[in-house]
Amino acid sequence: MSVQLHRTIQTFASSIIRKPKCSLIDKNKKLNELSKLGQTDEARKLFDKMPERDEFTWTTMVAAYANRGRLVEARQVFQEVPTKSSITWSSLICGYCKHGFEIEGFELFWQMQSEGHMPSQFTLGSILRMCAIKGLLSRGEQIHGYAIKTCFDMNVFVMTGLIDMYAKSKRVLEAECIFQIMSHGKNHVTWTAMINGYSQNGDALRAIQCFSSMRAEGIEANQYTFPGVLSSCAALSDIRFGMQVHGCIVNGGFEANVFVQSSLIDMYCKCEDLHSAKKALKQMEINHAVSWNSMILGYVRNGLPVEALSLFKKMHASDMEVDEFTYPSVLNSLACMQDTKNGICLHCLVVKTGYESYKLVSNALIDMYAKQEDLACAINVFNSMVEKDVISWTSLVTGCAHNGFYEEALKLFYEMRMAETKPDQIIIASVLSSCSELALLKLGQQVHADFIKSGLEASLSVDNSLMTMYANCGCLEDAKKVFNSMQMHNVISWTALIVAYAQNGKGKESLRFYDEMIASGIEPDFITFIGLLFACSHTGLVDDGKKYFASMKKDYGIRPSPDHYACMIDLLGRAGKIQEAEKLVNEMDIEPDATVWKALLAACRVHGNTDLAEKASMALFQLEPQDAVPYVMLSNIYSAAGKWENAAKLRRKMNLKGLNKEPGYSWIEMNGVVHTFISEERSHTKSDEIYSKLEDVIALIKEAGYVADTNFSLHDINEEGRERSLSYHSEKLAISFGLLYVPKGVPIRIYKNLRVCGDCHNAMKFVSRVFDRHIILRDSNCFHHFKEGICSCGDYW
DNA sequence: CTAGGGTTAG
Repeated sequence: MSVQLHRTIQTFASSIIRKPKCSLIDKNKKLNELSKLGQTDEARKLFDKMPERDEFTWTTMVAAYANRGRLVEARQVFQEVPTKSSITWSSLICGYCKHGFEIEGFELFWQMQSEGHMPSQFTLGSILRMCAIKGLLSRGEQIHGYAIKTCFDMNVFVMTGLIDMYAKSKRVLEAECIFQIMSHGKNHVTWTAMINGYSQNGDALRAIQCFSSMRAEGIEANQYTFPGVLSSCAALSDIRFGMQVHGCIVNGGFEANVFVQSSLIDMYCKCEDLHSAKKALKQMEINHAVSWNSMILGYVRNGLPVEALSLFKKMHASDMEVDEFTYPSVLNSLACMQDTKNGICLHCLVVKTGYESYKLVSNALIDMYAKQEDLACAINVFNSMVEKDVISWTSLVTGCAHNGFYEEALKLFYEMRMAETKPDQIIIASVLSSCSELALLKLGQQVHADFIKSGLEASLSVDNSLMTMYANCGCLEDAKKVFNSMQMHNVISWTALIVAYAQNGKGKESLRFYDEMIASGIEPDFITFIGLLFACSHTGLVDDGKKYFASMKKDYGIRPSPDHYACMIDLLGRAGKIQEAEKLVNEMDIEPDATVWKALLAACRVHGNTDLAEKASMALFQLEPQDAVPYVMLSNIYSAAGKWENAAKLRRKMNLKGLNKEPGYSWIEMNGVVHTFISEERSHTKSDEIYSKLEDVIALIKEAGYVADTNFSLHDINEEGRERSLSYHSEKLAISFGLLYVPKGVPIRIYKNLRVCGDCHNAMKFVSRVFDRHIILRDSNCFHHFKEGICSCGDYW
């Protein structure tokens, strides 16, 4: 038979055998196409017109409705299906699962079995996917059990679904277990599920290792694999691996995928390579909001708010789609720039475009206004929110604290707890630092307890703030306990410990901790050195101080700031090396600021150097003309030197300028009530009792050898009057109250807003011995632990 | 009827 003839017969044969069937196949094909395109109503029209329908026709129509979420219609068609198969059931179930209808999905799953149809890998796959997305762990476990019973536990589809379900439910170990059981037969989707499982559960290193193994086994990655790998590179700041992945992406031809592109941009931004990120953004053919969002956020995070704003302007001008992720980054950049004008403009735009109702956006608005110190606006946005979350509260709480309204911050936290919003680590850390600022030990302990009860995981920032809170309340032991309980310490933890010991009069321990810190491989930062210099200064370790001061620049490249200089001047001043302190000020390679001059002035006070004091004061009068402190200090130095006339003249000048000294006051917290005392004041309800107790106290300590030091009296009056005013200092009123009302054996905790006066300091030492009490006095500079006539500060403060 | 994905505020 010739070839020609053979072909003719074949064509003829197929024309008679297949022709009628072909039209059904073609129509089914068309129906499926319309369904995939989402043209469900067109599909229905075609379906209705079809004179002949087979199983595929019916199933496609059910799926067309089910996939678009039109489940009522899907079920109607389903019920009309003449002969249902496992596939028909799966199509319907898949629709319910895709749209999150958990109850209906499971009902149909059991129903199909009772009607004699075996679920397939597709049925289980759909249900597992729903469990994964909705985090239905126990439902997923049920399916896992079912899969084992029905021998589906060797099926790649089902196993992959299980891995994804466990990983999305934060059960990485279970996911890993299934992954390892599947020694062979893992496909690229299985690998991708595992990689993303690691990456989404914060195990970036394993994600990357898994990706490497995948490639080693010769499995090709695709557009679904790369984003997870790239975000892991970003989390580890591993730009070298990231660039290799970029190479794979180019090789595989996946560059054009928007998901891949945006994760590339994000990776480069997080690795601080803005140049490469920008290049990736430029190469995009279609501009996609997510990629632009990543780039804008990258600019903000890398401290380039101006670039972030200009990118947003471009985005806005080009009619690009802007979403709820765009605004927070831009608002954040305006917060960084303190750009209040554009802040308001952007707020207007948010309102105009209807994005105010997005929590993400409103929270960013609160944060921006708070950072721009416009608490009223922040509160306005907060109050306008229908549904607040913990971040809304945190933004406001931190905003208050940032503006120095610590009490308001604490009240807000209380309100939040009353509203039964669960706290998280960040708000706890923020609230603890407000407790710390106000030295509210009881409240701080309650927040600590609240945190433990919450069952939240420990976090570095919470532990670090707990340490600071306890240290700031004079509870050194508790601060150390927290430190010891921590699994990891960063430079902030160590610095907190160093500062805690330094301000509580244990500077030598601070220096020991510094050595331990270095030994553990953690590098100090500029705050660590402030702690160290503070420790040296309060312990009188001049040589060590000089050594650290030199080391910070030499060994760690940290340029001393005015604060470091101030510590050094303080250190030299206390040690009586006034000339050296003056020399250091003159040698500074930066302009000395007010803190530096104040340190010098304080040094002059201790050593009665009026000439240098005048010089320092002059500088301060220039730098901070509205500050009363230098006037008071200089006047005190004059008084101490017996130069009453100069002192009086200065006081008059101060009054003429309308400057008022911050009044000194002391307080004691008892049973949640703060008892405040002001020198010579009698507003306390137990005032009579307190003053009469004070008479007894003075008499008793005098017997033990206390002599009033009238140098600390500021009044230009006779000796007896000066002594009298001295005995009514706020610290002394507070200690009398403490002796009356704080039970024996419990430390008396006194707080003072200014530095403790020298005479009061001396008196406290006697009180601690005569009355056998532990007195903890926190002044504006450090803690004084008085015990058995000795103070922990070693009389340096 | 076919599993898997990026940006996420303090």
